[in-house]
Amino acid sequence: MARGKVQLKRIENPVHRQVTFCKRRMSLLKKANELSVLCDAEIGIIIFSTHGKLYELATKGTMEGLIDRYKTACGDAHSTAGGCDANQSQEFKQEISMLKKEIDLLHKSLRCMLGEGIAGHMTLDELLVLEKHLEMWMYHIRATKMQIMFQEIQSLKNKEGILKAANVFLQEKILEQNSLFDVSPMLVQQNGHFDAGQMVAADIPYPLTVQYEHSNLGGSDMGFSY
Amino acid sequence: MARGKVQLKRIENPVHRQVTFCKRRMSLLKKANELSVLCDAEIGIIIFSTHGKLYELATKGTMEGLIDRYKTACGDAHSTAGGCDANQSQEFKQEISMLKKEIDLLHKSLRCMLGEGIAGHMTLDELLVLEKHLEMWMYHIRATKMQIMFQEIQSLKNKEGILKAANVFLQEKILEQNSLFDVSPMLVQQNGHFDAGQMVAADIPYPLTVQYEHSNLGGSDMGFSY
DNA sequence: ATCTATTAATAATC
DNA sequence: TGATTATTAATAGAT
Repeated sequence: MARGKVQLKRIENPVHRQVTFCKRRMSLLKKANELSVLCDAEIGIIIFSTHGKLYELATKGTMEGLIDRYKTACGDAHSTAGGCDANQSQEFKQEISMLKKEIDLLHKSLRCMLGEGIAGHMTLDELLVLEKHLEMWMYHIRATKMQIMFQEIQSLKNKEGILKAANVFLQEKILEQNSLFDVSPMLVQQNGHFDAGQMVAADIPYPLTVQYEHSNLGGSDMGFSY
Repeated sequence: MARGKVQLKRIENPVHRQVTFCKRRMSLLKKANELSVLCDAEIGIIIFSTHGKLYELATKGTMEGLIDRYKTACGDAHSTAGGCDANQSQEFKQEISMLKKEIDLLHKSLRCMLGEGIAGHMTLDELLVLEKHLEMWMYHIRATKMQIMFQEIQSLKNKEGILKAANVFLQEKILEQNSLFDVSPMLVQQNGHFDAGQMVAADIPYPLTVQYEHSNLGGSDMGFSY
């Protein structure tokens, strides 16, 4: 880097080597720290000198923690702070066993779903668990369904109120016109509702078209099979 | 370093941060390698990016070995006293992680199978269809469960019949022997059942051990929650 | 350690 | 991504 390019090979002169080691080591740690800060990275550096002296750096926490994280991330064996006691070991095995059973159940469930005879090769235990799962799932689905329907009902009630008010207003308007111009009140239909088809433009305080509120309704025919 | 001094603080612009991370990371590893070669040092670097991606470098051997050496140098006691060592512990954790991932995947698959998406983002129509599917599935499961249980009941009844017949036969045999040899009939217990423990070999037309028929029973405690 | 002539790294830019 | 370039940072060798 300076006063001549340096060859990438071991420096044989022990003094030079020691000096360079000291300088470059500090630079390396500095660089690592910069990288960690600038780029929000967690960095750990372990350096053993020729003579076995240890230098280390760990940004964001301890070297212990970093090594643990490394172990986890690389999925490699060997743990840091020792293993676990017999109790934990047993718990681990139990959990693994449970998880495997669940996976087996799910595999079977999927196979069932995919057409292979339903429940054909499942044990009674598995069937019971699966049934429980389905019940919970069904519960959630029904709850969601009910929520959507209540929303829809509320929305429809609102619309109904608006339309009724509009009708009342329009009927009054027509009666008023009839009395003013002595026109027979034939626009009002027998069912008592206003027929907009024959309406002339007027200053109506209610919107004739009701905006549909956003809902989860997917064009359903609202089969209330709950 | 170039085009302006850089502030030693986290780069907020994600693009800049990523670019800088990439460049500086490579430089750092290069520097570490140079230091290792020039000064004959053993160096290990572990880098976790913001997003958790792992980058590593280990000169002179593996990261494993380096970490071991580090542990030793640190004077960290390897606590392997428990039921499993660190190695096993890590493997357990890894396996559990894998299994959980698989379960998650299977759950997602199942959800897709039964109607695309979680109930939260489904329309009422979709929910109704899904509910129907679940009901049918549940029906099949319950039917299968019942079938299995009826089989089991039938099997138990058969065994009961066989055992009762055997008992009757054996009692007769004993009475017969008693009358022949004038032995008091003490072998027949008060509850009226035969005690095989005191039986001598004889030509019995019924098997004393009943072969369990093949069934779908999975060691269940037969909780009849139908 | 400190200094300085050089080389290496790299931020900004395309 | 991958180059280019103007700057700054690192550093080998000398003191």
